[in-house]
Amino acid sequence: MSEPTPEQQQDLSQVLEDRREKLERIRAAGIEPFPHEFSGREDIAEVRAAHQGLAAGAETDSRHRVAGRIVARRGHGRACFLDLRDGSGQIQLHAREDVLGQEAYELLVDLDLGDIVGAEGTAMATRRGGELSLAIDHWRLLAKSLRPPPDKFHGLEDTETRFRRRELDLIANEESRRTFRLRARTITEIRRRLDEQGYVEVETPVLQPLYGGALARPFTTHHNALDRDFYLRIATELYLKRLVVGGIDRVYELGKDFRNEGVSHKHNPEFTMLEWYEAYADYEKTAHDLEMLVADVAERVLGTTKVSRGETEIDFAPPWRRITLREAILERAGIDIAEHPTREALAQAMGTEPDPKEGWGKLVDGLLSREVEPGLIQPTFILDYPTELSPFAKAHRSTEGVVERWEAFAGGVEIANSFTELNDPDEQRRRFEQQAAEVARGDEEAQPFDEAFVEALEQGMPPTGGVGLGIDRLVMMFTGSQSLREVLLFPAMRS
RNA sequence: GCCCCUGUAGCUCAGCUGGUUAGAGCGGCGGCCUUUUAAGCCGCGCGGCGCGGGUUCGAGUCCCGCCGGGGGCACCA
Repeated sequence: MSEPTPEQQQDLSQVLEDRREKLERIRAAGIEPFPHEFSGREDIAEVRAAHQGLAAGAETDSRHRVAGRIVARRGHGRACFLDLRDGSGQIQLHAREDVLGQEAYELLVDLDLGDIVGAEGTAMATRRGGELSLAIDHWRLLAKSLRPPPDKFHGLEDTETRFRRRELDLIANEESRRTFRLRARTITEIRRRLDEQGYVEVETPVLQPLYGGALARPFTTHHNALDRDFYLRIATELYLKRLVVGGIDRVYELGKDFRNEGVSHKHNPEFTMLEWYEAYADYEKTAHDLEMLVADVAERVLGTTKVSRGETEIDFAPPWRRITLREAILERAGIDIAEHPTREALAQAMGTEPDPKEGWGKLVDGLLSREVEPGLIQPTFILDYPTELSPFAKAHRSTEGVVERWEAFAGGVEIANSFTELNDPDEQRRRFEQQAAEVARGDEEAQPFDEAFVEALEQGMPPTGGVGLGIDRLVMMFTGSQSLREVLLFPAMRS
């Protein structure tokens, strides 16, 4: 959307003029349109719960005090109905001139959709529809709305407005309100579960002198007083493992990571990641823990482990399918990567020219993301990745050339990543050197050498299993959303 | 960065192969209506079609450029 011209500003103000005029009328009547508080109110959901099943036509003398936004109005001359909504729910108000008095009634009728009011009255159920309502005898303006709300029936559908002005989306669309409540409950349940299992929640630096823990390009920023560049973290991994070295045997962090890469239906430059580490565990234990965690949280939040997303239904009930990366690629692409152990051989098998920037591991990664990943609808663990793609994972205990690592997929999207953590400091040092070779090849996502991390490993880290779980993507699955933007309140947009 | 689609009143949309002062519903404004619920009835467009050029007697309607949005490619969790 381009900047409005002065003419458009003029037109816009015409639309808003009525509301401004009403504001002035209200002030002229000696009423403060933006008072400071409205105490003693109940959540609308509580009022509804208190009168569930009230018979049509019934009137009670049960008094309630509520507040919220007026979302609809139906006038009947000397009486009217208002739909009032707060954060917990919606209720109908019934207002009568003979009860409120002419002055208060006319001010009420003069309100606009979107205005925020407080009201008090008795519970009743309407004759015809039996709808629970409050027959109000007092009301008060709590905040004047100076801009018109979205269409009360069609809601707000324009994606640009929905994402840029999420408050309007939340006002207009129950679906969005549900999505973000579900997101919050998902995070709450995850945290509760980890806390109950004795995990310690920590906060490690977002601003890092050196980035690491994932293969991704970072955002760079500058600290003025120190006159040096910092990176926004791309992962919490290395700091969390240092805490395992420090003796926090079960540790987790839930927070934002930042990756300086493209935006898509499954990528946002900042996203919420959960990482947890458990000392003395390996990647088989973490796989079991993840499927139990996701299934348990789904059960608590959704009441089921089954979610429908588009045409498909995804069932998170454990155990999830487990297949090695080699078998998965063989199954989907008909190429046995073990038989093509060099980048030249593999590129030939794939029928492509090897990009000089891509090593063997990158080619394997390409096969995985293009040929395998889109087909992984039901929850699946892909096991045992090439070493060069996994600089922080321990070599497989029995298979040559791969590490003990899995990625979990659902709905054709990667939702989690885990390994038996590499705790041999000398091997870690060699892996960093291998990454340096990738950098020399032109790979901008390879790991920089982190001396402090290697020194921590030299201190001695127990055998450890670690997991990274993409919260946004998990919520995307739980809500059946096709795009990450549906589960991010304010997704990244251009400009 | 590339390709395709798209941008009309506050909101949701319609505008046929270019042709009289651009339409509908919701919302708004005025009037009627004391249990309605997408309340109803009567009256009033409150926008000049994302922006800038161009073609044409004449352009939301065609062409070019720019901006925003969506999808795909590439990249990635």
